[in-house]
Amino acid sequence: MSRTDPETTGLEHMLCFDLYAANHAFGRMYKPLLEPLGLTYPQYLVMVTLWAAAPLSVGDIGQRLALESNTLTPLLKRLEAMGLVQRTRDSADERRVSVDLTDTGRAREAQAAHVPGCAAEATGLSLDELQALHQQLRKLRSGLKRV
Amino acid sequence: MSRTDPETTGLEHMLCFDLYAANHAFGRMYKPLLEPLGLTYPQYLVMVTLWAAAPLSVGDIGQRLALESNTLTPLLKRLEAMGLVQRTRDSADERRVSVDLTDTGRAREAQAAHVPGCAAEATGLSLDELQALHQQLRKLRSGLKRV
DNA sequence: TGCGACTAGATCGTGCGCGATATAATTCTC
DNA sequence: GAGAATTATATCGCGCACGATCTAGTCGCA
Repeated sequence: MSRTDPETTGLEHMLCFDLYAANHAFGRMYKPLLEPLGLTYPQYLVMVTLWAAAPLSVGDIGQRLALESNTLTPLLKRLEAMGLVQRTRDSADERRVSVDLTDTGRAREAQAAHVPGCAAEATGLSLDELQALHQQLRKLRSGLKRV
Repeated sequence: MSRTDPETTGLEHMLCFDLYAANHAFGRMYKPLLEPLGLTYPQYLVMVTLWAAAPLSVGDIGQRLALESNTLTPLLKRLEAMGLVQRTRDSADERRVSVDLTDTGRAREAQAAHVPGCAAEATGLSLDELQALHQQLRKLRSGLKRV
């Protein structure tokens, strides 16, 4: 397929602008919700991951969020300094670092319970629209994986 | 509308993960395309903006990309150091800085002509799907503006 | 004319993202 | 079972993002 016609390239520009801006707008929208919890947006995503399935290795978390150790290591150390998680070398495989929630970290989940609802509300989209967008983005991401 | 039911909050989690991951995946996909041009993804977005409507003030660019001077000033200085743009104080209003393309900067547009098509191709989505996603994201962003 | 409010950019500090590289533990292979 | 290849995490450097703050230029209004 030829993708060099003006229509496509224009649309592609729009799309990359939109995705870029939408992601940042999402982050900004979350900020006031997360501030009381003392978490940044990426830190929150890591905590959500851990609330769902702790303990996880650094690599496990990275795989779920498409992040690498060079991003996660400092972030996890900050979470550890806050007393929310604990990092311990896996005794079975000393290369691995197991990340688990502390009691304080687990307790944060209840304090964050209202966040997803508020965020969904703030998008101004209906359930159907959220679902559609979810599908589109999953498809986009799975397409991009090929590259 | 109550947005505290598990279904919505779960979906909202998925959405914020997807948007986060899709944006990064987009950036990673662009990287090899932009490397020959010597541009990062945000730098490319600024150049696209300028190719469309140079000269623009720092604020104009910021408005189009939802970025502020604290992000743009260093980025534009790097583009200037590369010889792609020129920053000059607006003589009519000395508070403003007018950013214009140099001949080198203008010439980069032709060298980047293949990028949008390649990117659209890499998404693996059809034209209709790209269009739908574009609409969804625009709606999301306009909804988020209320916050 | 002069003072206060406002605006456009710049600067600073912190926290991601990520390519490149380093280190240490494990596994593979002969 | 010793050395090579692989794997998991850490470190380093650079470039965004963005809140907070600063400076300088402009405007409003008596």
